[in-house]
Amino acid sequence: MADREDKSTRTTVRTITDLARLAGVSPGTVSRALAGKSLVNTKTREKIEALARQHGFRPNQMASGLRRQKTGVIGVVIPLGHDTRQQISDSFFMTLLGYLADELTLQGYDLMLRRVVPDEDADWLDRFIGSGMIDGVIVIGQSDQFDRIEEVAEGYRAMVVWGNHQEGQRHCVVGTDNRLGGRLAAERLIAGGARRLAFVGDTGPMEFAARFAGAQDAAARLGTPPVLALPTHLSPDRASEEIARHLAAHGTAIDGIFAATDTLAALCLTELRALGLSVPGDVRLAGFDDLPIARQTMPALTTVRQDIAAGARGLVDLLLRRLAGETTESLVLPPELVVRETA
Amino acid sequence: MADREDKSTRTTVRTITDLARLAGVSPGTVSRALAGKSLVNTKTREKIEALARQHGFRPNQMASGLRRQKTGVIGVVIPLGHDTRQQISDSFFMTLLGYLADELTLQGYDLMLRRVVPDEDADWLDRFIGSGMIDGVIVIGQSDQFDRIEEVAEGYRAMVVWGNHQEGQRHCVVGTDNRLGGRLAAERLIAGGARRLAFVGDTGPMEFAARFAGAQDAAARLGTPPVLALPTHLSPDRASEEIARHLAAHGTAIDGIFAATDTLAALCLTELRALGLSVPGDVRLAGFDDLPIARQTMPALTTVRQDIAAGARGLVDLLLRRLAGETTESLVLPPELVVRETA
DNA sequence: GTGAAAGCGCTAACAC
DNA sequence: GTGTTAGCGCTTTCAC
Repeated sequence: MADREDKSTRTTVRTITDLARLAGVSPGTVSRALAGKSLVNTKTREKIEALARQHGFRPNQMASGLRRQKTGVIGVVIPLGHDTRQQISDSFFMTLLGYLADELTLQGYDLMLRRVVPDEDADWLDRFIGSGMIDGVIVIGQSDQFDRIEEVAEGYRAMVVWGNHQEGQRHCVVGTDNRLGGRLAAERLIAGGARRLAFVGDTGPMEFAARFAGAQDAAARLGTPPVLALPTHLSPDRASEEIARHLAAHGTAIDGIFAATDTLAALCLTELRALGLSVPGDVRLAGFDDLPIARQTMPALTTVRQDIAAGARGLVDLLLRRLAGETTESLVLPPELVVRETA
Repeated sequence: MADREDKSTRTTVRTITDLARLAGVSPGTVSRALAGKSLVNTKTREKIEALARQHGFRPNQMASGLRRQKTGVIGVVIPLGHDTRQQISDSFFMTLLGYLADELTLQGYDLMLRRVVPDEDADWLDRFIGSGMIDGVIVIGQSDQFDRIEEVAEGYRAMVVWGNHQEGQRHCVVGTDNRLGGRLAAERLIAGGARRLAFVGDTGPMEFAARFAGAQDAAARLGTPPVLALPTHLSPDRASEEIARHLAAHGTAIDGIFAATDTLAALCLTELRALGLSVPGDVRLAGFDDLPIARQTMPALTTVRQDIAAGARGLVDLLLRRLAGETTESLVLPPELVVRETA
């Protein structure tokens, strides 16, 4: 209450100059004091801090940023694939985003989020970087923009990407070993007795392509027929329908499904059930990600776990080191097969 | 390729002044041309635009923002409740965030995301607003910060909040009619034959409290005993365990469960199954939100749908109108009962 | 230890 | 139509 009354009577102090006048010092001194800089008389500093607190003063970050040529903001950009459009992107990305927010906050950075549709805006990445609003950028997902990202990486260091690692690539990437993950999933399906495997999901994005390739590796190594690719979109509505169609066409010829994500796996489960096929009796099923939903389907999903929290930590850590001028390697995280009930 | 060669030979043009020199005009003219301002000779404009494109020039937004006293950035802040800590917040919020990102992008704004723990930082909201980095703020969820938000709303107009509407409140809020939603859920449970209802979830946050109150309304009106409150945390791990404990204690005395969110409902389903109780045979179950998971559980969840996309649109629309100086009312969205298989 | 002064890159009067 | 000028609010030499 006393606090409230103070508020109403006090003069507005919006700038460091206002505060300086009040404290009877120069703006420069206020700046130094508030920045916790070395040489400021303790008395002066305390007085300034008290005044600042009392008046709820906060330095304008735009001005400070402009002057210091750094903003304290990290950009996070999610490129949406051609088929995704306005659609909410996959919950894996949103989960990663949550962890990123936590991690960046911890490190004292703010997070500027941008979703872009590269097909509509070829300039998406340069535009963001060139805006002057961010000190560095984290790209969530390579989508189909691998080449664009490579090009940018040539001339811009403050970038780290979540995605798949490719031999000899230039940009610094953090991600799970998708190919190995795909192999683990397929091996599990085959070990359970499946011989005619299918991969459900779009094989366009690199990460998914790698998962598919891993499954092919397993099939080849273990002597089962090649894995059938059953393409779908990512949005649940369209995917459901597409899965239903695929199953209608190939249902009985398939006895093992590796879905590109848990979300797709859950959809498969629903559609299989609708066809009266039992899981894992008639068809074995494995997902990817180990999102919360994997535990909640019935039966619970066997899946390949990505350590999202570790991924977020890696992204931020590498980016900050690059900002500090270090050269960094990419970080490939190990996938982990989580065996539940569907395979 | 030709493009690439251009790049390597061209001079760096970082500022509007660089570009002006190249174009043989003054910085002021460049600024006007690029801003699409009225009076600029078409020839001059085209020349400048061509040069800008060719050199990949983008005006520095910090500088522009500082000068114009507006940033083109909207802050989105998620206050984390006392029990949530570093935990990823609920997937409902993340989904809303996704839609907000789409909507803000559509309106030409960038989005600055901040997650805060009010208990550790009493100043969370003022700090964000005072940073000078944002033109306005959207608060996602009132958490237990209703009073703080009210206080801020008194002196700051550029704020809109997702949450529950309270008679006579000052701050502009967008949200579902939670009380009505709670009533719809409970009525459905009771109509299906349930008489001993329980509410699973924390009744602390206002939105949940309203859902609970709505359920009580229904119980009172229809003459069933008061609804039992079974408190849980929001994080799946802790909640699972707590639900198990609650069910162990009250399991047989309950024949209808209204869960505060779909996530919790899905957890209830798992725990009920573990106890050998059938849904909806032994226990009827309803959730809230209608997240994708609601369709994917087995049996599929009966739930109360919140129109998240409409919510996001409302938040952005109201905020922009407030930025334009309008006075705005709060927006209360109607909940919709979605009947599936659990009740 | 503190003040004065010169910008960071851009925009908006105000001239012409 | 375009140039000139004066800042937006802050930080950082350089003096003293």
